[in-house]
Amino acid sequence: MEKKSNSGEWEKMKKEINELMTEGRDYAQQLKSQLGSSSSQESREHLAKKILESYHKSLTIMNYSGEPEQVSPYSHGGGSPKSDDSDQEPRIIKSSKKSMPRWTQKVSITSGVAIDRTLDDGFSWRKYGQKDILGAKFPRGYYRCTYRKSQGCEATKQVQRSNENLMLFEIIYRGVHSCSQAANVGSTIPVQILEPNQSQENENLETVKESLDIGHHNYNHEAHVHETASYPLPSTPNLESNDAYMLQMRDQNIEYFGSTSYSDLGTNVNYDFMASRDVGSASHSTSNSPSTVRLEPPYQSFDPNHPFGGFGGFYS
DNA sequence: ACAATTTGACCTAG
DNA sequence: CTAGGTCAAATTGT
Repeated sequence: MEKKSNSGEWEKMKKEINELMTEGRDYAQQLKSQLGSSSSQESREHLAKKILESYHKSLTIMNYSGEPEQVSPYSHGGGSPKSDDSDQEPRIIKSSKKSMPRWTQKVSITSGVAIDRTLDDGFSWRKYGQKDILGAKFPRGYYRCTYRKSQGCEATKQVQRSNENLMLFEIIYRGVHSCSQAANVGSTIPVQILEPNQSQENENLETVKESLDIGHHNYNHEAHVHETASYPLPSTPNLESNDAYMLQMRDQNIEYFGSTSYSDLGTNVNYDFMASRDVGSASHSTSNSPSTVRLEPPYQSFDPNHPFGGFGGFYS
């Protein structure tokens, strides 16, 4: 009777480790898919770092037992609230919605580059809901994989636009793609940072977030956030008017950011910390201008893409 | 006509 | 009770 009172914690640890390993695997997949492509070395380095991080954390958890601060990573079930999370069987990775990995992607849109190639990831999303978030000026869009019914892909994503920065979009991905499209891409994760389980109670979430945004991304000492997506919208003064409209289209495009080749996207890697239900203040994510504003050689041109009234080809 | 989207209602957790 | 998340019927676009 020395140490056996932590059965619950052990369960948590198992879960955490499982998630971490899954994330690491995803990262590895990304890295693998990028090896063949002409991706920036920084990106690969970043991925490698993330992989190592996942492993490191997993090992740390395994070697350390005594963190009572671990809260369930999925505070708010959301998805299916009916089934309780009874972790009974140590089965191998069950398709539990709660165990779904989550990662946040921040996308900054800037004029200069076109996301033509980037937006063609091959992932199809279907909007299934929209909700007004407290404190958030703009509604949050809920999307699911189009193949959810066909192939049972449970991947979902949420798109939330910043209150102030219309060019800042926070896309939260949940779950992994199990559809053929995912297989095509090879990596379910776009290009962002997966979120371990340490997203517990971050008192200063916002602070941490912003800090990470500007000065905490010291992963690549040489990477100057070259990834900046640009959109043909900054030219419009009255974004707020059409923002709602554009937002939708935007998210559609943004979702495709990263995946195959994210040579030119404005994705700001940020550690995502579940905002829990604390929207009251979290909504104030003033992602001031991150140093991501980078004008890359204009591959195509943001002209052809007219989101105002007629998206390039989508709207006739 | 089909499929995706829209919008409101409903549900559950905190 | 409130807020977030999902469902489902209605609508719209192609």
